[in-house]
Parts: sequence; C-alpha cells; structure tokens
Amino acid sequence: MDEHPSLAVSTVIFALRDSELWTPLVRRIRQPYQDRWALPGGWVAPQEGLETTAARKLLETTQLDPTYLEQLYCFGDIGRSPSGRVVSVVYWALVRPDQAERSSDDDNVRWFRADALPGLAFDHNRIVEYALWRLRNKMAHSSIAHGFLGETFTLAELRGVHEAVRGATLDPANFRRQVLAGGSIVPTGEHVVGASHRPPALYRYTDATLVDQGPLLASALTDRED
Amino acid sequence: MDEHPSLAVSTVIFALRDSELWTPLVRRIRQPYQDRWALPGGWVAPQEGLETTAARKLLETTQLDPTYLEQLYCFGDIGRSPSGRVVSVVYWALVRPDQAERSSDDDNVRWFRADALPGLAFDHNRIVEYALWRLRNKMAHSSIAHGFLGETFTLAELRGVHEAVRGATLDPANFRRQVLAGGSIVPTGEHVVGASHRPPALYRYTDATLVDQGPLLASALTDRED
DNA sequence: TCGCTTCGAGTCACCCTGACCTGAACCCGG
DNA sequence: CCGGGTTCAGGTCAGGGTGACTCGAAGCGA
Repeated sequence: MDEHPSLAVSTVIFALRDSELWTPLVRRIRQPYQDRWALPGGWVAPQEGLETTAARKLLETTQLDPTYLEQLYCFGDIGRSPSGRVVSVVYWALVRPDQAERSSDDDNVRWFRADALPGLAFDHNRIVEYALWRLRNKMAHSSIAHGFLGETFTLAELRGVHEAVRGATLDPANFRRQVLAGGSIVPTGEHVVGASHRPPALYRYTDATLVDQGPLLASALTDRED
Repeated sequence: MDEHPSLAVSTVIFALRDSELWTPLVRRIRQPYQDRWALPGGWVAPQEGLETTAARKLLETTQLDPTYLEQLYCFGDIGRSPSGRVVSVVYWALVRPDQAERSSDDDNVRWFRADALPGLAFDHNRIVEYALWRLRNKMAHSSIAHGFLGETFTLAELRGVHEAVRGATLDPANFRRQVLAGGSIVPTGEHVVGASHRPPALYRYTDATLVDQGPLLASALTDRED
C-alpha cells in the first residue's frame, strides 16, 4: 500500500443574523497561513467517522452544535496546501440564531458576512462560495430553511429566511399559499402574543427529519437535489 | 500530525444498452472480498488529482473514457473495509454506447443491469444505489442526458434516454415541446436517412460544456441539483 | 396503391404562478 | 374610547406551463 495524502475535515457554517447570512471563521495559529482566517476543522482520527469528526471539531472550536449537517464536497487538488498534499472532506452546517449566540466572538473566532469574507487560508474562499451556491440551490426546492429556525415559527420568519438566502423580497400572500400547499408545514394552533399588530399564527414542520442525511436516507426521501 | 486513513477513489459507470441502464464492475483479485465484483478504482497517488485518478483508473481497468465525470460522495464510515480504515472518494460517470463497446466483457470485467446487481464488495451496493438516485435526480432538471448520446441525435433517442433512466414512458409530443422550449437543443437541419417510416430530424446540444464540473464551474451554471 | 408506423404540430382543460386587492386583528397615540 | 397604522390572512384574476389528446405529413413495405 502506497503512502496516502493527509485527510482533513472542514465545515462551512451558516447562520441568520439581521436578515443576512453570517459564517464563523477561526484564526489559524500555525503555519501555513498563520493568523489568517479559515474554516473550522481538523485531521480525521483513525477511529472516527467523517461527519462525527466534523461535528466534534465544530463543537471544540466554535461551541456550535448545528441543527443541519451535510457533506458538501471533497476537495483534493494538488497544491491546495503549501505544506503537502491534503485532501479535505468539507461539510456545511446550519445553526439557529439562539445556537449562534453560544459561539464566543473572541480573538480566535469571528463572524463574517458570508458574502463579504476576507482573504482566507488555502482555497477556503472558493469552498465558501460553493457552499453558498449549494445553500441557495437547496433552499429552492427543499425545506432546509428549518435549519435556521426554532421548533415553531411564524410564516413571516420563514419568509425572512428565504428572502435572506435568495437575496430578494417575496410576496407574503403568495409565499403563504405555496408553503402551505407544500404540506411540509402545519399550524400549531397557537399564536404569538404580546407583539404589536395582528398576532401571527405559529407553525411547525411535519417531517422532523433533519440533521445528517447522506446517501443512507437520500434515496428514501423525495428531495431533489441536489 | 496523526496517522491518516487510506484514501481510495472509485467510480460508478452508467451506460445505456437496450433501453436499460448497465454498469461495468471489476473482479477483485485480492483480499478482502477476493473474487467478488466491485467498483473500479484504486489508491490515490501522492501527486495526482482525485478526478484525474478516477479517470486514469477507469481507463486502465475498463478501457472506458467517459463523456461525463463528476464527484458523487465521499464515503468514510469506519468499518467499510475489514482490512482497515479506508476513505473512498467516489465519482460517477456516463458513457455513450459506442464507447461502451470498447470495454472488453471478459473474466475480470463484466456488465450488469444497474437495478439488478449481485452482492458487491464493501459497501458498493449502497454506493451504486445512491449514484442511481443522483442520476435520476439530475436528469430531471439538467441536460446530462447528453452524456449518453452522440454528437447528434433524434428526439426519440433523447426521449429514450429519459424513459430508461426514469423507468416510465413519456408522451412524445409533450416531450418535444418541453425540450425545445428549454433551448438547450437545436436542430442541425439534417434528417436520418434510410430508416423506415418518416425520417426524424437530427438535433445537437447548444452548450457543449460537459465532462467535469465540480465547484469551480458549478456556481457559474444555472443548474440546480443538487 | 394501400396500410402501417413514426414524426411534427396543434388544441384544450387544468393547475400553478405572480400581481393585486380586501378585510381582520391588534397596538398605540390622542 | 376611538381612529390611524401595520401586519396577518384570505381571495381574485390574468398569464404561462403541463398533461392528455387529436390530426395531418412523410416515409417504408406489401
């Protein structure tokens, strides 16, 4: 058996804040790219699954426990790292606003707007761009928006997620009609109390299935794709 | 730096024969799973890109040079291989019927119907199943059908590809209307000669872009998947 | 020439979509 | 207490795409 490339795992994290997409990055404390911002990640342990590694590294470095975690792509071009051949299995994750609060925004972890990142280490700028494209793609015909929301939510909140990701405003009435016709959402019967104006109804997702898909469940779902 | 898992590359190949999907498999000549059928592949060389490795191994073991090659998924569960931790970057490919002819169907390489495979080595059954799901998915809103066809083709041939992959018949008239409205196809002006019945017109794809995508081009395309 | 088969084009009802409108419910200020 | 402002909820309406279907055109073979 030949000598094998180094195998790493990284994760692109998205969270919604002020109707915009934000992503946390960690400061590199070693060469190469010392002091540059990079995706959280690390080496794959011999007796640990890839997704498990991604989740563990995420928790260790950013204190985040995402509600959605899926493999994005495996990057293995030669020359990705100046220190030798590295193959990175990259995951992407969604976290809710309340979960994002836990992540300390200190000197080693900082949140950036996903569409205005600084120059990152390695090929991480390209990776985040691809993750953004995949997020927008999947949002179009799937129900990943769930990953950004809590257990219950109003239609305005759900619409806000779609608007933030798509970068465009949506007609509230038409959005309501479509999402209700889809059937993946159901009203809880309760309403928001205390806020101004007419109190909106609360909704809940029917298919609680989120977090980790992979090829196991993929064929069983009626999702599309991408 | 810790000890790293072994890194392999495998490829699921699809070809159209007699209106059905077929896939070539290779016989394993070593342990583990000796003499069992498996996906073609091999170890990643230190100075070779992942996709390049997939294409090279494909050519070496099956004499196939696919018109379409894309990364499918990275499988890295512990326990995939009884001989130790192996992480496999799996690609999937499409070949045209004339290309598939070159692949020798001998004792070490054999073609199987994609929906009726024997018990394969490792977790390769699951991998092929996922590749099939992805193919059907991508066929729905993309123009990958090109990978199965030659430079020019009739609408009946194109429809045959969709019918074979989707496993259902399509209305010829409606299929024509939709695919022509899509604009990804254009008539060459020529017609088939010599065959029975009314001679059908020949068409050609407008966007010649096929073979290898990856995150580089993905964000530039208006594709969805995936 | 007639019959058969496939190709190419057209029709029609239906559903989904986007744009728009109206009333309901609530808070707040006067 | 009352009316303005704002958001929620539901409905209308025209336009475009889809599926099911029909019909003539074009070629081959008996």
